[in-house]
Amino acid sequence: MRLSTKGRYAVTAMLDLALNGQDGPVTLSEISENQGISLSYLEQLFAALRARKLVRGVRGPGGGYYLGRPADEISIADIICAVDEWVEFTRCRGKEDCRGGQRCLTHSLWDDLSRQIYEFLTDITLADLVARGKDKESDHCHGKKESATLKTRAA
Amino acid sequence: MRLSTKGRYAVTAMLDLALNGQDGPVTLSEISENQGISLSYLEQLFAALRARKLVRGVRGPGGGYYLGRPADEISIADIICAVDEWVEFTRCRGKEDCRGGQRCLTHSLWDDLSRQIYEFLTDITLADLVARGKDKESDHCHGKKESATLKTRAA
DNA sequence: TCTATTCCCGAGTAAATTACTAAGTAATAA
DNA sequence: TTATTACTTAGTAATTTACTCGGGAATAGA
Repeated sequence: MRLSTKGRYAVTAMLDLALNGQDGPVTLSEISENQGISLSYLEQLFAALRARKLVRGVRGPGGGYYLGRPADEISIADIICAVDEWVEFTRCRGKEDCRGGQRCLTHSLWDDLSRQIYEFLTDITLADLVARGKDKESDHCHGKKESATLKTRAA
Repeated sequence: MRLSTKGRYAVTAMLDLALNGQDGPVTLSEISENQGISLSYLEQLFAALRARKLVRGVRGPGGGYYLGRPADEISIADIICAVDEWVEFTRCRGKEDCRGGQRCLTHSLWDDLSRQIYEFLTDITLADLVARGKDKESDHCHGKKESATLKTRAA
């Protein structure tokens, strides 16, 4: 797993899309202005998102982007993996250099942990975040930032 | 939150330390050889880890590194934050540019998510991973990689 | 058909980060 | 005293980040 500022931009942009894409497509210019991300960089990010079918573009005037599928079917992990390119951490699975040494054990522990993080982020969808946003719409960013925790883990 | 390959190196190295540091300190040379990380890079990483008191160095022959505190008091988040430098994602909390626009709402949603990830990684300690390693010590990396999931979340 | 708007595409790039080499100094066990 | 280890600083090639620039392709509306 990999979680960089690039992934942050992508998640933020997708969140913007989920929030504003209810009636008609959202243009990259709008997202650029809303989120303070350069247009060209957004184009790069959306090229990757489009390749994974996470968004769908509509050309021409009045065009823009839609989510590629319902917000409750797009996980944070989907978004991050689309732009950040899931790096294969260790390639020593069952290789010969694991005998004796701690190396392979450590690596496989890392793999386990990495998978855990991935699964954690798979359980959180854009719809979850949007729902959470609905709650705090009233306090306009100034209220106490306290409420219930995100209900993200499948019980 | 930020999770890069640098953080991966740090976690891997700390894991190595937790596994091998039972009897006497572990040298960076050993970790370097075990994990395939260059010595100088380890020195950089351990400088950061030492600054956060996550490790304690002992100089001279027979020296090396100890964990700075018990393995069950060192979380993955501790390690990653030490080397990766928790970046303050958005600095628009309660600023004026949040009125009207979606911007601040999106940012605060990202903040919530980021905090969730952080808390998730705070719940996983080195001791958890070591315990997991004990389980699979017998199959030497060749057995089926299946068993119980990490017990990471406080019930 | 023309034009404005939008997505789409690729090349180039400054700045930062990554992962490393090199070349030391400081403490300490033998 | 010497070998071993931690510690420190400087430099650097490769990569990534986030961006600019300059186009092209589709399409709604005039």
